[in-house]
Amino acid sequence: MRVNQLANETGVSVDTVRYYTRIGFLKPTKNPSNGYKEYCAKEKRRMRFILSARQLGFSVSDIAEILDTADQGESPCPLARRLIQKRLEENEKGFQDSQRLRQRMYSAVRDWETKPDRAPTGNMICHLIEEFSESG
Amino acid sequence: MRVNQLANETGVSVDTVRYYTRIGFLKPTKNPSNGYKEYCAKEKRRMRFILSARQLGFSVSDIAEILDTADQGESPCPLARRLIQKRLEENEKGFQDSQRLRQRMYSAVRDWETKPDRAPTGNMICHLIEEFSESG
DNA sequence: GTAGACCTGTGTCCTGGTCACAGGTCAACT
DNA sequence: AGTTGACCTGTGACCAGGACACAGGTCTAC
Repeated sequence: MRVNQLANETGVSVDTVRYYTRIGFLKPTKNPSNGYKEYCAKEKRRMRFILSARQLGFSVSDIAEILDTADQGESPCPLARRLIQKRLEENEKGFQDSQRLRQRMYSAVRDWETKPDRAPTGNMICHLIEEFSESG
Repeated sequence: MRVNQLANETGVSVDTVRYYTRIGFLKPTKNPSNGYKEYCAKEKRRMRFILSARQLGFSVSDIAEILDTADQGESPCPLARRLIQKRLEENEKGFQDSQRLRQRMYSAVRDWETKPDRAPTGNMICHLIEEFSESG
C-alpha cells in the first residue's frame, strides 16, 4: 500500500500521512525499485489510532509518548489518563478565552454600527478600533 | 527609547516588540554608535494600536493591511469592518469546534473512570482511546 | 581595569500540517 | 517504439505569532 491508498482508506490527505511518516509514527518500508514508501496493515491500524487520539485532543507529542510506551509493551493507559487531564485543562482555558474574544468581537461590531468611518489623523490610526479599546 | 523600555511601557515582551519590528510594523531608527534600535513616541502609539487590534481578534496580516491603508492616508474603517466580520465567523467556528472537543474529552474522562488499564496487544495500542473512539 | 549584571540583535524553533516543485510511473494512443 | 498526459511520489520550504538560545555589547561598581 502506498501513501495515496493509505490516505484514502483513512480519510486524510497524503500530506498528513507523509507528515506522520516524517516524524516517525509510521515506518513504511522502501520499495527499492522506485523509492516509494510501502505501508502495511499494521501502519494502517497505527494511523487509525493516531487519528482517534487526535480526535480526543491529544497533541502529536502526546501521541509520540503513548506510542513509545506501547511499543515497549507497557500499558499506555495511565499515561493517556494523565495527558488527557492536562489537555482538558488547556482546552478549557482556550475555550474560555475564545468565548471572551467572541463576546468582545460581537460587542465591537454592534458598537461600530452607529459609528462613521473616519480618516486617520496624526495620533489615530483606526478610530473604530482605538475608541472601542478605550471604552472596553 | 529602546526595545526594553517600549516593551515595558506597553506590557509585552521584548520578543513581541522585536517580532513586530521584524515584520515591519515598527520602524525604529538605528543608533549608529551601537547598532541599537531606537523607538520614538509614534512607534509607541503604533504598538498600542497593534495590541488593541490583536485584542479584537485581528490577525497580524489584517493589521498589516489596516496599517498600510492608514499610512496612505485612507480611512481603514471599512476594511476593519469587513475583516472583523470574517474573523468573527472563523472564531465562531473555532469556538464550536472547541466546545465539541471539550465535550468529547469530558465524556472520555468519565467513561474511562470505570475502565481498567490494559497492556497493548497485537492490534490494540491503547484500549481506552480506541474503545472510546469506536463507541463515540 | 575588570567582574558581573543586564541588554541587544540575529537566528532557530515550535504545531500540525499544507503547498510548490521537479521528476517518476503507467496506460492509452499514434 | 515513441510519446502524450494524467497521476503519483519524495523532498524541502512555508504558514502564525511569537518564544528561546546564543554570542557579544554596554554600563555600573569596585
